[in-house]
Amino acid sequence: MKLNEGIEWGIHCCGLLATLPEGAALPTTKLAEFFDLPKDYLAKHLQHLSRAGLVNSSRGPGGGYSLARPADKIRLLDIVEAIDGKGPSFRCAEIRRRGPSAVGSECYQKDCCISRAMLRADAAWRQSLASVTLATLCDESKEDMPSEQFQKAQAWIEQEVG
Amino acid sequence: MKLNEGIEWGIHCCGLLATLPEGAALPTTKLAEFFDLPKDYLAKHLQHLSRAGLVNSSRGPGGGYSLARPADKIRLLDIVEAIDGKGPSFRCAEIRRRGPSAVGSECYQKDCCISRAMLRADAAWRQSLASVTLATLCDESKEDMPSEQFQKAQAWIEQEVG
DNA sequence: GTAGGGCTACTCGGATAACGGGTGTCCGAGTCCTTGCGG
DNA sequence: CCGCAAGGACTCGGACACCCGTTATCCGAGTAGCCCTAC
Repeated sequence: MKLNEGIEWGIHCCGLLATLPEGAALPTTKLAEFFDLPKDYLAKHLQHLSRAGLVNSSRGPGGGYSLARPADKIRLLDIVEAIDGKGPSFRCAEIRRRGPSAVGSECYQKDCCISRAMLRADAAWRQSLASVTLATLCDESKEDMPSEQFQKAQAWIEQEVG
Repeated sequence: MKLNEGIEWGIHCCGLLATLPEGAALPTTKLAEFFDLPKDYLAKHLQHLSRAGLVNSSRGPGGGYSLARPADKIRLLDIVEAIDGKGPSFRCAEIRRRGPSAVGSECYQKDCCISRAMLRADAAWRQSLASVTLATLCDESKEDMPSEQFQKAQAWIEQEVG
């Protein structure tokens, strides 16, 4: 049960894209530079976000990534699922159907209760992630962030986009 | 975000141990046989349960594993954490402190808001798992299980333990 | 001077290697029971 | 007949290989803007 680190990268990148002026885009190179991340590997994750429809991509000079919809319409869950996949964390192998006490599979009406419990937990996790939007995150971030960093970031964006 | 399959094995094994008569134990060999699992690899997970103090182990002939405390005092979370480790699923790499907009680390008072959101989700997951006890699980299991299987399982236990 | 075409630079996207942790297996450590021997 | 000790069988526990998925990297596909040329 370990989330891959690309998730953190993806969320941060979305957060940065959310602060961009309307119509502007940021290429992988710049995003990687801003967070000091390996460009090529970051590209892979951005690709996932693009395929999931969370960001738009445009090629060629001046191209890059931009949010596909307003930040308050993007849930944290969307980003996590885009990068990590939508499959549930627990996959029941139905081992109760094996071994000496097993009976014909037509006898098993319901999912095994263990599976159900694990899936409930999984749902709670997703529910929690779904309740947070990218917009919320950005607002919180502004409050938490040292003001000096906020200014530096703003200046950087200004320079890159403007 | 994928749980290793040993978790399912561990839970099922605990469930089986819970149905044993007081004082009885079941060795790895028998547990593996009951669920048709690779004995040696299962042993590894049982070892984790043992180290976590969820089950008692006794060596020698007639030895094996038994629950260390009543089934209603064992939470699903305990089993999951014993096998999967206690570390949170999300580990913040603090990438906000890197790149051109970073400022001195003494400026960062609070955890980054992304980390907090992920950790909240993680807590919700654990909360859900903590609300289920092994005893609850066993009761549910009895209801769900085909009656024929229940009888077969009882007979098997009778034979092995008795 | 202007319009059109080609070219270059820049960007994304998928295909391809390298590493690490989960997966699977083995052998040694420890314990209990059995059995044989001596009193 | 009873008690003790040695041996064997059984079990757990940790140490050792293997393999798939995450991590990391590369190169081709596509696009926009620019420049050069021709009219």
